[in-house]
Amino acid sequence: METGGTSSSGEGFLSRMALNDNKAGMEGLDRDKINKIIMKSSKGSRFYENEMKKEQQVNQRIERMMLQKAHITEQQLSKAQTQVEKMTFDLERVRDLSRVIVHVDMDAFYAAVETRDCPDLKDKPMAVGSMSMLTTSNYHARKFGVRAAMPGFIAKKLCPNLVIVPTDFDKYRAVSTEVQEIFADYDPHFLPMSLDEAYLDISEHLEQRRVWPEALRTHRLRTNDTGTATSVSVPVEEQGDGLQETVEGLSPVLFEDSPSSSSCPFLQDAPGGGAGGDVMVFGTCAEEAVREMRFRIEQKTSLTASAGIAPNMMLAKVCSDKNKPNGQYRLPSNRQAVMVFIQDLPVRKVSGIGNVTEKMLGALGITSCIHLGQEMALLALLFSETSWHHFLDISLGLGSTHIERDGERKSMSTERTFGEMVALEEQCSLCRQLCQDLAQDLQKEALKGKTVTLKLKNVNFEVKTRAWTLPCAVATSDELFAVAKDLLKTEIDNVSPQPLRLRLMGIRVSSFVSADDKKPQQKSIVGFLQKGRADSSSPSQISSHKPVKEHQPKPPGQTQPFPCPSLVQQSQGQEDHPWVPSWGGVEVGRTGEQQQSFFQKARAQRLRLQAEREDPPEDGKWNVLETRLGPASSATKPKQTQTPIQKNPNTSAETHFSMSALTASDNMTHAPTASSTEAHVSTSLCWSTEPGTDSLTCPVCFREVNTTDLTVFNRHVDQCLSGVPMEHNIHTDTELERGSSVCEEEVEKEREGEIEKERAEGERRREERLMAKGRDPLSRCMLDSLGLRLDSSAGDNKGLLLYETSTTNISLNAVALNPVCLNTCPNGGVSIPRVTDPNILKGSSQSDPCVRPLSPRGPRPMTTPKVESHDPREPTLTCPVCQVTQDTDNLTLFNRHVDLCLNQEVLHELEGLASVDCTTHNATPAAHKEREQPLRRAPQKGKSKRRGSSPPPPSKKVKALGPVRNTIDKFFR
DNA sequence: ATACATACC
DNA sequence: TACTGGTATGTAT
Repeated sequence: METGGTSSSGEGFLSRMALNDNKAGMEGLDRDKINKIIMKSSKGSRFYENEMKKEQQVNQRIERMMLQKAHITEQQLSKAQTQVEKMTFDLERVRDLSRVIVHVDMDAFYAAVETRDCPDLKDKPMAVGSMSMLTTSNYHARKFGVRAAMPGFIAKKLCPNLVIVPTDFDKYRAVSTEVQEIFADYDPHFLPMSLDEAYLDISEHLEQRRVWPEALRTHRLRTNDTGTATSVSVPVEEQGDGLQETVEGLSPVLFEDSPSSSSCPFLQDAPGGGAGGDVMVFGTCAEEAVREMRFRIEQKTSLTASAGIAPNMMLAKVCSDKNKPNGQYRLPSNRQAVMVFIQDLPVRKVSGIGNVTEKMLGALGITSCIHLGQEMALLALLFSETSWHHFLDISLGLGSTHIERDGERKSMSTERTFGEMVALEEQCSLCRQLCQDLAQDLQKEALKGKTVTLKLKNVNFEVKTRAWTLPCAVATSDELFAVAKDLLKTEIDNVSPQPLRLRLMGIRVSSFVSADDKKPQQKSIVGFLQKGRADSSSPSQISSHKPVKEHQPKPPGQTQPFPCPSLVQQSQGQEDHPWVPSWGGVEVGRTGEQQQSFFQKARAQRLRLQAEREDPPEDGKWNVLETRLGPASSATKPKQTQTPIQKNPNTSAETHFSMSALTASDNMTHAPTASSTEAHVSTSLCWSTEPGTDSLTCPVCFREVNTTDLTVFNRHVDQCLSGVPMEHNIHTDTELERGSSVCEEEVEKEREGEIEKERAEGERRREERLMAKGRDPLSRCMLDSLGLRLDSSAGDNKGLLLYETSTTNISLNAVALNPVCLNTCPNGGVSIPRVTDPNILKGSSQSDPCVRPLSPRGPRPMTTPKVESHDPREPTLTCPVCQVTQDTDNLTLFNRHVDLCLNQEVLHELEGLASVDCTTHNATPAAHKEREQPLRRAPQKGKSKRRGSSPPPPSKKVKALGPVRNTIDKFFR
């Protein structure tokens, strides 16, 4: 397919806007006249102005380059020259001329299809597209300068009689399929580049073809209505690999008259005789094979194709353009022929060298490939390694010699252009719509990605992209929207009170989880241990984290309500009020699943598995958790709803606990990846989404520490590690599950009042503990049962290290009971961040009136469903695992019981773990934007990831606890 | 990692 | 009136 682009036409014109006449069908046009019209149509427009701006940027870039060039010394140059020569030598040594690569390109494909189906168009200038944009033009239209990527209204000015036909991709796809069926006969592994072009490696085909009987090379002509042959071909015999290029024997004029007008002088006496009559017999050489292929394409589709035959893809591509349309060109497979071919080849003809590169090279006096070779040392000094290596390849006529089918796709996106859009509601609902569309596309390919990118183009054609990477992959509309809306909101806030004046919006998903990541062994037990995981199809409360440093309240007046009409049908129907879009807020509405504790779910799962025992998972692999410990995870929360303590300007460390991060009803956190191994609890922590709080979830006790200050948090962890019970500063997830009927403020007050007392008590106990015994942070029993070992020998600075000690097919990540604070170590293990400054053992604690005495020993999620019906302070202890009330108030005894129970539970579940959705535990970008200065986001430095947090809606807790669907099956499938 | 630019069809 | 949409990759920070 022809593409847009322009060749620099110099003087006064924007080179990027001027006519590009270096494509087929554009020769000998009145360029000046055409350019005048183009300019006249464009000048003064926003588009033009933006093009102007871009052009200037390119010019500046060139200036910088020239400046750089001026400072290059002879010495540098000769050194570079040496390097170039060495590299050239190496490349030359491995030059592969053995393959026969073909690039086939349908001629003016869309236009040709339309013309075929509507013969009236045959002699008219026509183009496919709209007044806004053309995708192709036929050769009549090209004479007027009308070409692909030109807006229709300008094309109309160039050619008032131009017929514009709307695109019909379904039709083109169908034709494309027909053509590709033919390709497959010559190379079953052909590589389609688009609907209308493909690369083939016909080396094998030629091998076989050499011994083919004539019958296999004989093709019958389809006849048209008048009974005459519809096409011709000129069979020629194999030619040696001489220097002489071989040229298509037919005039391109044929193309204009295709498909019906020509007759074939060789019809009756094709070489070898054939079957006589309307048949064509083709030879055995590469050109004959390609000619045959093109012949068959034309017979089958009435469309013509052009082709290039060369020893590599780069050359084949150039060759296919050489005798277009309806022609082919073969570049012999010998080095000299290649080098001769390359010499005069304009660099712009090479795929990969576009407008800008052409211009930059042009500034260096490089216009054709021979110059490229001559100036390689200079290029090596002025361009990046990848760039000049590419240039070197080109200058040597090198290219890829094996056709590889596309690997896995790397991104998927959807975008839409529209008339100026200003209304927030419109923007919001469009965003949602795009997410829905994209989610649908993702679903078709069963893809999930971790990075969501929002693309915006304003009415001045300025493009902006904003991306957010989540700890684990997402795919559903709501998941995408949760991120996209926050990204969008940030942009809106950034220009507030002005509205965004958009002309385009797009959403992209990338960072797809690899096939491996989808495999059970990569699944994390963490997800399984999550008390509640949101239904992936339900809106996710996403929160994000960010460096504490940036943890400042957002300047007032920056947030504004963002009405978002839910124009699109809510598949989940979880939004109570379609007009309350939760910008920067959280989507709530949890499923019953989410309200369940891990134990409840585990139980349900086990029961389910027992019921399905006759239908066990196939390969016996763990079939468990989708949840994976992603990078930089965590959840944050918004600034708007800070607790009184958080408002303390002197510390960002305050907080309260909640299990929300673990309960997944809101979000969940994930272990940081190796990138965050350095620290303690880096920013990859879990921010509670609890309204009014920022909290982190302790990996040891699983409780949320109501702080955002890592030092404080680390101290808490340290305390836990050393066995000091942290009874303060906590409220269990039970509270969340139950729904706190206590007013947040009251809770806060009560907590504040107890802080000092608690702190003193905590310190005292900590000291006791430290004296009394070493660390026993995690349940060794449990780790053992998982085939893992706890290594505390890593040294004080490194904290604890977990590593695999058996062949258990669980990734180490899976062991992190609470992924939040675990760092992935280079060896694949995870370490528990350790506090380095134990001095800060105070102030971070707040008591929670709802808290129940907890085990001093650690890694037990103290989630006890039954507690819901209890007074929180009710001393009777119910095992969260077996749900049996323990007849003791002795925590040590109780914890021992739970430990045993838990280990059994885990072992049980590991036999039939099901996947768990982690998507709702991701952090959204919302918040950090909330907190940051509205205008610009500070670039992230170092390992500290900026992460934001989403302000949860005030009613979040309540909503989260509302009636919900039970979607266990979904999670555990 | 993010943002933006370039390139291709 | 009106200047695309989808994917990959390079460059710069």
